[in-house]
Amino acid sequence: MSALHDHTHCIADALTRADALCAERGARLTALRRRVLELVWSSHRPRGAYAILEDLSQQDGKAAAPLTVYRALEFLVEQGLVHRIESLNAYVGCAAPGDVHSGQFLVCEACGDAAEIDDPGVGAAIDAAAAGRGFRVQRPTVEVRGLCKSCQEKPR
Amino acid sequence: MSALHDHTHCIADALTRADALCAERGARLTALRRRVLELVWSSHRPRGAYAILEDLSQQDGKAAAPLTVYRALEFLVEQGLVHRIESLNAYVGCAAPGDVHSGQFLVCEACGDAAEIDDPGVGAAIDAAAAGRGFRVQRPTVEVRGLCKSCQEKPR
DNA sequence: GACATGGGTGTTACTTTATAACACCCAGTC
DNA sequence: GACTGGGTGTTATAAAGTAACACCCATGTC
Repeated sequence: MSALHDHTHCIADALTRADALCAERGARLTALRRRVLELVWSSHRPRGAYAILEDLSQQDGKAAAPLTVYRALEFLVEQGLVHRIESLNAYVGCAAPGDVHSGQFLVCEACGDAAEIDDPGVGAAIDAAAAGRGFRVQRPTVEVRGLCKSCQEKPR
Repeated sequence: MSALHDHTHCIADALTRADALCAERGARLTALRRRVLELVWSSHRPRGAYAILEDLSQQDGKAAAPLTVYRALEFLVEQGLVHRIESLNAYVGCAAPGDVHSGQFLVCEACGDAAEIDDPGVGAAIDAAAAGRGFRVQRPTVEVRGLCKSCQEKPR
């Protein structure tokens, strides 16, 4: 994800889509959950639960407990609004909530951005590899570490 | 991994290959590191660092500190003798040390076994997807949750 | 309007996973 | 024998995640 983009638009867009999706499903996107979603979306970098907790405490003035954040994150993950990046113990906003997710990420070691992709080739290759071994896929996780385009181009 | 196989052979084989590889590379597979490797290989299920720590304490009688185990694991991972399963915060013996690793795992939700695969199709698909986005791959992580063949066949 | 219900939140305490800082030991080398 | 560097031990601490239980509040029902 380029550093040069109107990120306020990303946030607003994510919240709007979340509102619509939850309304459609009858899921309760409460004030707290919405706020946590907003904080997750504060960048395209995966954020840890405790970082979000700190934001909540500092920006909103209320000292929340870890569980508060974890419960909100659990809801958001269930609704497909947020993904958990296993290799970072962190959470990032979903780029395409509502669509089918396979959860593939390109995580840049330099800038920390996690770009979500949904590459049909990767999904198909995993399905084929699993099928060949009689394995029934439930939840594939693909997290590729490396360097994003803009970080490669930057002089270090 | 079928529950029915001669696992003592797996362990012995893993240790033999580790000895050979480390000798070849001039890496020091000390008694402690070798013991930790053996404990990682005690099954095909990924084991947490603290589980290994407990084994060390209970089976060997010496109360080791967490760092002792983490340092040994770090070495073993660097040498490619052990893989870390990110989504489980756990470690599992590498099925093919010495060969190129892409780190792909089929993790069974029922029995907990993590079968390492090195599917060229999956690797190629990831490379292609990354290349198409200008992303330079350093370390791909693929961890597929699901049900292994033998657990599907078992009546639950 | 009173009441029951259930999901969401708050609070406290705790567990699990991982690392930092520093001292010591031992093998190999000059 | 002294030097050197990697490996290990020790203590303390940080980071990530969960359990148990009480309370609150919106909703539906009578």
